Amino acid sequence: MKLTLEEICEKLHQNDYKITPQRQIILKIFLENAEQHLSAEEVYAIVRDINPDVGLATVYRTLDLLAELEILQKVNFGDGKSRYEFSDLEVHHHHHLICVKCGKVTEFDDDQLETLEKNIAQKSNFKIIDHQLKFFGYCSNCQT
Amino acid sequence: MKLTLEEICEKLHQNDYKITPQRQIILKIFLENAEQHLSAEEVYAIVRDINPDVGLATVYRTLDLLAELEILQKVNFGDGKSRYEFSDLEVHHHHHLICVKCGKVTEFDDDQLETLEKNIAQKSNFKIIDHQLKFFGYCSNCQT
DNA sequence: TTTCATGCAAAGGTTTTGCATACGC
DNA sequence: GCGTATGCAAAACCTTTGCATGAAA
Repeated sequence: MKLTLEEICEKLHQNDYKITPQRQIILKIFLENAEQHLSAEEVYAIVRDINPDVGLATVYRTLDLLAELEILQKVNFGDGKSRYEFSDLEVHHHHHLICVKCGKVTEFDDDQLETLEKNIAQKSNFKIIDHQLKFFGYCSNCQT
Repeated sequence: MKLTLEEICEKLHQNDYKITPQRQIILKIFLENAEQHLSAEEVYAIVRDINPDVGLATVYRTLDLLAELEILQKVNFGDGKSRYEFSDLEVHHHHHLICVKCGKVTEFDDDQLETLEKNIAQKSNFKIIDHQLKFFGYCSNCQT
């Protein structure tokens, strides 16, 4: 299920954060690019097309805030910058295929990790709250 | 199975890289700290205890080289710096439990991902060469 | 009106690079 | 001796922070 802009604003409200135009712009960007993994700089570029007065620091602060509230999820694909994606709570079991040649990132869903997760929690006395699974390899275009 | 210093030097040799004292020092550090996930800065600190004349850039270049040759593996735990660990080829199925409170990283082994990996390769036409699995949660000390 | 958010510029931290020198082979 | 590796310092990045101003509630 996808959260709407209204529901997210509600969540901000509940946590005593203000609904500023800047925050709304950034939220809309993620709502409209749900399948992407945007970096701060990329978000900044899109933001500036909408309102050139927004500062980069605000983008960083907003991304931090949204990740804190678990609206976005911070991910790292090893390209030196953090990336953010919509944290679709129901599709928690969504992972990444990263092409080591062209860098393309595609996604796949799977819930097979459930049992593994329970196993580990039991064996190691670790209380697991999240997981990340990444596969590295060659995408269909780069296999030649 | 663990690679020995000799076997690694052999691999360097095969790829026309020179065996320098700096490279040997760094290799020894990883051989003697196989269970750790050292950052460049941490490696640098240990290197300087052995030979204070080694430069930080050399550490970075050597880590890059060793990762390129798949002797080390570059990993990222979200603390802003890259970390490196010995890439134990036979224990490819070794993953990380990261405590979100104290930051402690522990490891576990598992090969259940095999079948999942095959599944994905088939479904998505992706040729998988590696994977990374991370679990985030609370370690036994931080569960109170 | 009060408090939090923003913009700007500066600083911080990690990693990379240019270049002259030194060293492995 | 040839060509790569190194050390140093500077630069290149990405990200965070201080502070005065501006705007949300």
